[in-house]
Amino acid sequence: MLSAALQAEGHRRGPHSPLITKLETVSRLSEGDHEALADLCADPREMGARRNVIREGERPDHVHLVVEGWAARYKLLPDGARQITAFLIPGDFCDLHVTILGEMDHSITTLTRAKVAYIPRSKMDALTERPGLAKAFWWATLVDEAVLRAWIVNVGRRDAFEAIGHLMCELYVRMKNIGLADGHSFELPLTQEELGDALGLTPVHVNRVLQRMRADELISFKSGLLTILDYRRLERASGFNPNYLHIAERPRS
Amino acid sequence: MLSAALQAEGHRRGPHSPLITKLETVSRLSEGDHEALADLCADPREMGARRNVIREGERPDHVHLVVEGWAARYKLLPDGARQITAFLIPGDFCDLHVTILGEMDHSITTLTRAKVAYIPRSKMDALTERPGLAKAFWWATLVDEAVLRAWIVNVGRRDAFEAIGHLMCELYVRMKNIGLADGHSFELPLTQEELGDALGLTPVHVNRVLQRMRADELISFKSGLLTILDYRRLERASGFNPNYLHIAERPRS
DNA sequence: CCAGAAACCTAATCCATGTTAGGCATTGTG
DNA sequence: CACAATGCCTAACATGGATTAGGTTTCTGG
Repeated sequence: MLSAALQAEGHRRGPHSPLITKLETVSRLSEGDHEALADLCADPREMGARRNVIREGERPDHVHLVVEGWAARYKLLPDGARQITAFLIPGDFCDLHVTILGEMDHSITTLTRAKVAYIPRSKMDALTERPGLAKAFWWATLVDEAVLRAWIVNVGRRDAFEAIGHLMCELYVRMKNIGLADGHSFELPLTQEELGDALGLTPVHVNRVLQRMRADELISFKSGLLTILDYRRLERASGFNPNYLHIAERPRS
Repeated sequence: MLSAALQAEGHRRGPHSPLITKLETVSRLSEGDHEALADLCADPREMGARRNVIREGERPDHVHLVVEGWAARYKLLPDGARQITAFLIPGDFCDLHVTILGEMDHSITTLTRAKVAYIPRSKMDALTERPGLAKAFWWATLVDEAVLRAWIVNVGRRDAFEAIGHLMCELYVRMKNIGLADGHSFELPLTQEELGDALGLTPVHVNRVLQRMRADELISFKSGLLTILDYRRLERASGFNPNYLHIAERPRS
């Protein structure tokens, strides 16, 4: 039997990196665009788990791109509480165009061991000269924004069960889209505390809800591997509608 | 004594429309840029309060811009609950570059009587040809994103008192920035229900918190006019840091 | 200027989630 | 191989905010 990683490889839409696969959901890119993007991911920096990629208040002169592994955006409150505002998976830019804003207003940390590309501003500017990529970057930014809005709904108006289910559905669709889901399983390297920090819950309560989801036979979640046992039911139970991810093709279930 | 509106006029940074005033916080714009922007706001559509500007699922071929009055982005849940994800004040685009995404994944409604400009896509494309405006639009989009992140923190990790205080501070700074605050007063035409829908609270609880804020002599809030009686204290009590709005000059207090 | 609607305010009760305080299992490491 | 660290799990109890159900005040349109 093939390893999970190799199986996932076999399910990819194309032979490309997550970044290219993702950006091609907008519109077909040219050969030159492909080369330019592949070049970006060429020499990433390897980082350990839970390392700062960049911190609030810094003024980076380069852009970060997650090539492999998971990272998270977060803000710290005066009392030390943490709110995660985004999970970054391969192909996600950490801070596209921060240079326009100047100073980071939040921090980014790796969650797992990861490969992160450091892209100088000049290179980004060159990429943006290409109309296909300029449009693709706009698309990626607008989708990030849409994800933030869905996140607000999750935290503001859904109860813990729905919110966790909704987040799982979203991450499943995103992972599937870049070829990193195998059937209804994918690597979800999040602790219960990290899930809580994302959804404004305590780890204790996250645990309660996960137990219930297991008892309901909705999911199996063990040592970083999530399997959604009944995707339709989870989708319904959490009010998930993937339209905000703006991926044309919905994943089959 | 001058009317509130006229006084506010006197406090403006420049003689310009909110949109121009706002975009000039990034970088100085050219004469031509000014004219192009002024042209945008020239012939807005007048709308009543609580009218849909655009609804989830629609595929607009033009962009909307709030010229006067307030609007809000929101999503409805299956059970009818509403989550507001943004307040739009004069100078805010409702859906910059939706045309890239195709379909709206949320709805927008006016909150007050309002003037909304309808800008055809072709006109937007022409504007984006101007490097100064292209950069300004990127800036506006990135700030919108930063506001969404702050909103998540508000809903996820702050209690009701802090969250309401934080929102008031943010709206104050934004209104001040476009010349629509008079001292520490500004028009905040939101019902307690709308505040609740923004922060994931019930109107009952919003009311309790407002009463407490009044008792603490932090604010006065009556018939749509909010006065922050002690800005520093409100800022501290709610953990507000305006850095995420990326406005160079902090408002004096 | 009147009537109905909308918004505001309040009180009593309830519950989803937080808090505290552990014990247990797994994993990485010298 | 052991032991420290981390993450997982559970239980008892506490609470912020929801729910329900009004009454009151303030708009608004005719």
